[in-house]
Amino acid sequence: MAQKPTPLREQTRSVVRSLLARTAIELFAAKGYDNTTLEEVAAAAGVSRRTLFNYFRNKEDLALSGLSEQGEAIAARLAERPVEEDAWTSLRAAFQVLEDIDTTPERRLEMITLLFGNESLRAGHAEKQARWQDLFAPLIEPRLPDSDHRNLQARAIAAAAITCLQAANEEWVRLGGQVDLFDLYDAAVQAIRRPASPPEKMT
Amino acid sequence: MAQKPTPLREQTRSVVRSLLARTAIELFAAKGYDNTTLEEVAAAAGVSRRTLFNYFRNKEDLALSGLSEQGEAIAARLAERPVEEDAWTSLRAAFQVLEDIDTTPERRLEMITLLFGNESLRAGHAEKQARWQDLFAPLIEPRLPDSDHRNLQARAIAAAAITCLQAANEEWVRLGGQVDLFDLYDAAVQAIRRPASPPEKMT
DNA sequence: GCACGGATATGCACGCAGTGCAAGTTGCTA
DNA sequence: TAGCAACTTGCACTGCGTGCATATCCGTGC
Repeated sequence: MAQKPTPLREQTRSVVRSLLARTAIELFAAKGYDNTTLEEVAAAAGVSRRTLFNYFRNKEDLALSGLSEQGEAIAARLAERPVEEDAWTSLRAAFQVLEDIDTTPERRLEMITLLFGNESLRAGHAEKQARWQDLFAPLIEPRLPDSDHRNLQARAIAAAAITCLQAANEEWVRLGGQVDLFDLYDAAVQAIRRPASPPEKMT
Repeated sequence: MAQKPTPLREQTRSVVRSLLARTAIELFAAKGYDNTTLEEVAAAAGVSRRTLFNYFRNKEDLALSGLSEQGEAIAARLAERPVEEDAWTSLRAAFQVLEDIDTTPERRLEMITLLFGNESLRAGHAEKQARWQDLFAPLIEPRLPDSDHRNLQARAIAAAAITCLQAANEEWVRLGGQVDLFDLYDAAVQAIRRPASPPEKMT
């Protein structure tokens, strides 16, 4: 059909893709990221090493592919919020899509543990989340009052919110996942938005 | 000799180190990060490839070593600020150490261009700057009023400030370096700290 | 049913990053 | 002058990532 060039192939592809990612993550979690070769991942998934590169750009992507999808999901939710709504409110609401997406808490914990255990993974993670602001900023900008550098402002707000999410996440892990993530998120947001402690301004 | 284990050797080492970094960065800027092999860098600096690894952990470090030093310099300045001072004020003041450190604006621009041109460098950059919060947070925490999650709050503030610096930096590059960086920084901070906006405000 | 085009899987060879090891080399110290 | 300790370098090896060539599979048009 003209409308659906190859719906079946595409479907297969995405199934295989997530299968590969899952096998990889399990192996990484079990043996450690650095101690796991792509050869092993390929073998465990029943494909050739070369084929992995047909689905993922590199080893890192194999571990972090989920992040891009999360970003898109959040952006989609953000786009649904009314424009009159305050940016921070919209962002918080959008972030909550994570609770729908993320599988079990244990899998989430496994993923984060994996992430924090390796420097280049942490870096890739930081970058991918930082790039979320490219998705969010255009959706936030219309919510801001006219002024100079409105674009910069939108990006700053997006970035700051993401940063709060990250901080909350780190703390959440540190506490072993026993607390509600969004309680921590709220605490973080409040901390940065609370007016300066009483005294004066500077020059 | 007890007091100064080997002051001369140490001195030499740091000189060589910065020489290597400089040669590398120039080559990276000229030919592109990915198109430059460590072999070439080593040759240009007159050492062996193996020796590079005596000074830097990996190729990325060769390009980003400056960032760690910046972080430490900022932290040092931050530690000097009075504890009664508002955290945001202290942070802004500490950031200004960058103006003393950073060499010429053109070199700064070269560096940033290099940075934005390569994904893994961007990632490394993001991670290294994100880790600044580990340095800053302990210095910020004493400035906060007692409450729950004070540690989280300190990290959130540090991270948010860093984020504003990054956003300002990106905008600064986008504008070709024609504006004062800290004007942009202030705009970013103001944007995230401004109380939620009722949709329409006065001008 | 059959041949074709496009997408996919796989193998092979190669370049390059990064590491361990072992053998020189240099400069400081006793 | 002997010797130690840090530094340099070469060599070999693992593993990631890529280009290329081949084989296979699927859907389409004849």
